[in-house]
Amino acid sequence: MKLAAIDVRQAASAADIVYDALRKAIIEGDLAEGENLRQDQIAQMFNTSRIPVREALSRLEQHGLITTERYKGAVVAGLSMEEIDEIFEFRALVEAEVMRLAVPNLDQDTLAAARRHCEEFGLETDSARWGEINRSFHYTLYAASGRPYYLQIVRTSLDRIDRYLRAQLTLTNGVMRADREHQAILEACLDGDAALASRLTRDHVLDAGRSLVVFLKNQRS
Amino acid sequence: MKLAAIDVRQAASAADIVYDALRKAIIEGDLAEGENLRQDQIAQMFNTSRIPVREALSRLEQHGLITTERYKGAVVAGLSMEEIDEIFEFRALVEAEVMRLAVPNLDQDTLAAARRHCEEFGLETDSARWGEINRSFHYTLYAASGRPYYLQIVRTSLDRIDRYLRAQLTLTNGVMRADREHQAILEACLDGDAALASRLTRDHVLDAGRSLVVFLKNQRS
DNA sequence: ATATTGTATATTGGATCCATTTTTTCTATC
DNA sequence: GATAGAAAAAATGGATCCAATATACAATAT
Repeated sequence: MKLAAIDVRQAASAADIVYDALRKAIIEGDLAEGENLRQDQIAQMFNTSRIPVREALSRLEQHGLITTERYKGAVVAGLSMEEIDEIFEFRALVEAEVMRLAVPNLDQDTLAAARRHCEEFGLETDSARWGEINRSFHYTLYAASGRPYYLQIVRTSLDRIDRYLRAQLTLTNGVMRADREHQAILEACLDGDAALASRLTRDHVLDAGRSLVVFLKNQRS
Repeated sequence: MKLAAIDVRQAASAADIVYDALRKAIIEGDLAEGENLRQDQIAQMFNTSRIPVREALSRLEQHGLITTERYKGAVVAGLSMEEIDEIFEFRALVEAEVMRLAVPNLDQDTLAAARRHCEEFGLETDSARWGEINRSFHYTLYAASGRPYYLQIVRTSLDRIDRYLRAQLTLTNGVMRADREHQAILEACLDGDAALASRLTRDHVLDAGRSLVVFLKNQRS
């Protein structure tokens, strides 16, 4: 007898599904800052009970994406200017280091993939996809560092500020600048210049942070 | 009318209590790596139902302290040598930066508190308290950096490896060395030398990591 | 005797129900 | 008409109950 091996992988739990969906919605800005998240309402949306919803909300709170208060419920977390500043500064530190560690390990396939993401980013006109392509470009390079823990931290840090970044990229012409910076980083990687790639990554993140703070100050005032 | 301001703080939820207790037990090594955590059993220990226990376990999993599998339950997570190495390398990066940022903001009170923790560390003989005092010493200095997000990350990173460190400090004579390094860091802080304090912090963490890896290799072989 | 199959038990994920507290609405009074 | 207070509605945290699955063990066939 011969059967094709089918991967009967564990179906994701309801809590996982709800968590992923809410995380995505918050990151992409579909759920606005300060918006109320009702357990009942979310449970109905996913055709489930409030138990897995509560677990999902608890995880989101751990990652700082929402805040909850007893008997009051959950709201999408907002960030102060200081917090945004701090997160960008932190990302610059960690991502520059990850980039530096990655360069010696970059192979042709990885570089080719990064180049594709880079070109795709420049051509993309759908603002909703910029964020995703941006992540793909950087993560493709970062993955070569062989530092999964660093990457996990970078992911949660980026999660916190991604929706602000997307709003800014959409409403300003930051994409052009980001595209140029991406190309410069890619060039440094192709040259195997770890120090330069690291420095450019640092500047790239810090630039984005500065632009965002300016943007938000105008917007919020 | 004059009333004493009473802090009517929200009573911690059952899930918070269970989470804190389990986190502490894992960090301090009271729950051994690989140990099974049964929801029923934990719920009985805390005189509650399995619902808050599940929420606590979910949070612990998010922080990497346990792993769970459907229908199988939760076990205290173990770390490979590579993971331990990576976490120490990461801590060295972040804590060195936090230390550097903290030095210009250190005032007399903070320095005095740090000195007390430092002396306490050297005098303490109860191995179970070393970990706690060690954290207090470093956090007292780090707090002056005014970087709460960095500190939160440092905390979760330290959580992951703290029980290994405690085991090593207890079974070897690492305390003496750590004590000397603490004193050197404190000296640099008193001199206001941010670069030196940062470098010493980095070396302190990396040294601890190296000692721990050697210790674990001997122990596990 | 050993390998395989069926069954009982243990354990988890989720649904439903209850208690507590907040928020809103309605009413009575000024 | 405005305001204070009471009642109702809404929302959360937790307890209990149910369904699905894994593990352990007994029964059976070869």
